[in-house]
Amino acid sequence: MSTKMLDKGYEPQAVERKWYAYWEKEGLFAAKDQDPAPAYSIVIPPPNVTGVLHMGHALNNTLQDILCRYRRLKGDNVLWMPGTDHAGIATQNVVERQLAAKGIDRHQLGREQFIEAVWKWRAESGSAIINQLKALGASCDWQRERFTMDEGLSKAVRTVFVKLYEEGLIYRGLYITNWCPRCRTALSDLEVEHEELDGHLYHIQYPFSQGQGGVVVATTRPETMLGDTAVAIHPEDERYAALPAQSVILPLMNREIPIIRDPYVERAFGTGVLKVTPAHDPNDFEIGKRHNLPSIKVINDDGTMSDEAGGFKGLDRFECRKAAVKALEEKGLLVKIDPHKHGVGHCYRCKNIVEPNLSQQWFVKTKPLAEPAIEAVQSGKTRIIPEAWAKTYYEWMFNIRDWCISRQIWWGHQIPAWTCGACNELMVAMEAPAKCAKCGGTNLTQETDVLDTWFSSALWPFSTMGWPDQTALLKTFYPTSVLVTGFDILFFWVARMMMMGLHFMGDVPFNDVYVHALVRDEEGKKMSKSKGNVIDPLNVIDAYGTDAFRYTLAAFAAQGRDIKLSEKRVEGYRHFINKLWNAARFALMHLEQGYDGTPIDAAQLSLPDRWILSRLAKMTRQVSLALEEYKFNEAAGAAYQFVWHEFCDWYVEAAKPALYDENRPQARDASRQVLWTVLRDILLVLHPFAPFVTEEIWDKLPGTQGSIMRATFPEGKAYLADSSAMTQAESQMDLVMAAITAVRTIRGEMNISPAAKLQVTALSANEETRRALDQHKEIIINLARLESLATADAQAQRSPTAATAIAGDATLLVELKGVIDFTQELQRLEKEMAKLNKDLTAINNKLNNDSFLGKAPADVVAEVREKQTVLSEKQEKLSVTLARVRGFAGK
RNA sequence: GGGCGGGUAGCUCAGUUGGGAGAGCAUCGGCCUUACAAGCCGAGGGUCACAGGUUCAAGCCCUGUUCCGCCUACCA
Repeated sequence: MSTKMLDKGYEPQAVERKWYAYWEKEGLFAAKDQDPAPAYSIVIPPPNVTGVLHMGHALNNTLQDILCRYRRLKGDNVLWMPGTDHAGIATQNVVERQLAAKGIDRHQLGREQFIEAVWKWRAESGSAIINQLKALGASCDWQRERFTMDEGLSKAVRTVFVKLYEEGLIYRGLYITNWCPRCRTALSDLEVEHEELDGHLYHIQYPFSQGQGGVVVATTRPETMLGDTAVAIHPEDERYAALPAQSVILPLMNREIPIIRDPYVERAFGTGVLKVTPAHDPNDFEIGKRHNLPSIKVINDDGTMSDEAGGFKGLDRFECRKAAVKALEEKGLLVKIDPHKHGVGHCYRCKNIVEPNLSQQWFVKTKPLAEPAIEAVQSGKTRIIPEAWAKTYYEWMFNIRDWCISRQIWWGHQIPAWTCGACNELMVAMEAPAKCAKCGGTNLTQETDVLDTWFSSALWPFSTMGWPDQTALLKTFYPTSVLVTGFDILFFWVARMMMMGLHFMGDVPFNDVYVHALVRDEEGKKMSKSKGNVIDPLNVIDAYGTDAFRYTLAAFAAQGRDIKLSEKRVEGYRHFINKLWNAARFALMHLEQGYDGTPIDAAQLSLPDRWILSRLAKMTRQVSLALEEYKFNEAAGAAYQFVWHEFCDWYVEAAKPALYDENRPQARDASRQVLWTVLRDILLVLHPFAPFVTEEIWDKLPGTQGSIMRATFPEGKAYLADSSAMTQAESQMDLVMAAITAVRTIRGEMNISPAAKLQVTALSANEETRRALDQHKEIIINLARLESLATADAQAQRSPTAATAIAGDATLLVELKGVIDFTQELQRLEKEMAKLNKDLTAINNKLNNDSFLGKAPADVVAEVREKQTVLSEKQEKLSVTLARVRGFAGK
């Protein structure tokens, strides 16, 4: 592969398009149905087919992509199963709105044509989000893309429904459910969002049917009184022990309704008298059942008042509230109105206020399914990470309630149940029965309701792999390795997948569940369209490049904390990507003449060579370890630190002389080898985070073949002979770097021009230190910009005009003849001495403490003693210097 | 009402067998040093929310207080 110079700055757009197309064309995302390599699988949380990519998706899919790309580099057979969700209510709403714009109501079209319209819409714009995932770099196996309404998945849905019905785990009945009058469908408990609102508590007088007076009830929803069929009082409420009548006259309706006694009533609330509306309140419904009360439905499914609402018929429910209050006031029956805060349920799709409503619905009996799902997490068969979320999972699972799965909409899986027109027999089956199983009648009508979208999503981990057929894919990839998801759908989706997976596959759907944070705006608020604080990931990608964006997300994806995102942060990581680019640009300048990746010749390695190889091995291990624990921020941080602050800031600078030196070809070649090796490993380590720029550089790097996606993640093995060589390289380089930094600090603090070449003498009693400094003096001279570096015994004569710094166990004398300002130098040294004294005092206090010496573990004590030795030596050196400088400064 | 999470530098946040308070950004000072000014070199900045406790030793463990966020719930 030929080498080309890189452009001066990294330009992401063209690079990203080019490589994504290449990867897809080469089939680099494809999983193998069967393979000897270890299997690794993730099913994507299917985005709504109506959706557009938001920050939540971006984070979620970036993390999955990091894992998948990492596992591929590790040699696994990786399946990342993509697809979308038909999002029943949301999609129906979208298409309904489109029709409404043309003045068409879906009922005019009829069910079949409406569904056709939805499919048409899906074909035209439903795949937008898939392309956006591609822009993010997602390496899904697109050939296997699934949709919850596909034939195969629909078959899985029917199979599950029929089986659960036959097992008695699905039932139908008349119940109070959460009803959205706008969407005109029932919702499950989870689909209701509670919001605390300022409402009113209306106190209304219900006159006794006989005698004087009446009881006062308190309600937040006066319009429901039209459907009252009783008032209830606690059986032991002494205030109402003796009443003149056993019934009251319901105001506005003039209906006689009984006074009943039920312990559900809270005596302390309101007046202690509860109006009972079995058709419009879940608790009242239960009370009604206990007391055989009739249910009168006064609110229609569209939110208007029904025929049963007397004079209020046809009014909207909220207009009715006002009208009823007014009517009560006129009759003198409105006692008072108190302000009252209470939680009000809203539809999670359209945000309208939900109305508890009586209707015929289908339910899943969840308790028997939940038990194994709880056990699987308790036993560790499925790990929830971070662990704190397991609590939330248990909390919900222990208190789980039956799941209302029927929806009164058209777009979705129509419930496979048929009713006989002749004998009313209910039949549940995979396909429409030809005739009634009971009476043989042929006039069968299918249930018009469809299933909750989450019912089909609950099957996602196995339905996407071909279930109910026993496919090779299932065999290879189920259970999946990990599910990556946000906690907002822990109940909606994760818990239900657990239940269904265990029930139908006999095994958990995933070994790990990694629960990541929510992305918020920079003030920590949830991003929402209504607040106008959304940052569009596609705009960010346009402005900063995909790699920078992904790196930002990974770097901030700390477990258990939300991500506050601002473009400023992304900008920072764009700088990092650009830094990498320029480092590669530098490296390629030195490697361009057909460098072939000759193995490293250990004998020729310089100190920086050995040091960076040692650091590289450690960093690589650190990244692997962090990724395997889903600590994305640690992985991203370790790589960032290494690339920028070790490789670029120190290694490249230290290696320059050798790289440019024509006269020492062996040393030059050794550094080239190291440069090549480190850069190659950096690209591999960074590839999961920043796939595009790494592929682009990889392509230009001599000695690589094919896509970086086919390469192997570095093992983190040492390139050096043994660990003692690594330790030695690191400690020597630490000394060298400390010396350089010390001189630079003096330069900065004494305002010495960077151009001025300085003479430095290093004093040390330690022969090894002197030898190390001598041996590597060129690095120090070069990076600290010295004229010369001499070493001497600690007793040597000291220049009176030198500034002093401590590096390791050496004292550096920086000659500042004619430049030095002793007052300034004195201030600098005193400041350092103060710092030192503070540290040393703390340590001495410890060592003077008998209980510390007696009770602390030996290694901790030894460590502190060691530190004391180092610090007091330093203090000694500094005080010698200080005394001299005081003399010169005349103080 | 119940539960969970958080409060660490100006900002955003890391920080687990309890033993040296850290990063990025921002700020200040100095640099066009032949990969990079989207850069380089250096510096300043902290009562780890508050109060107690356990411990030789607490940002970390325990108790209480307070503030913020989220989830959840059938007091109408």
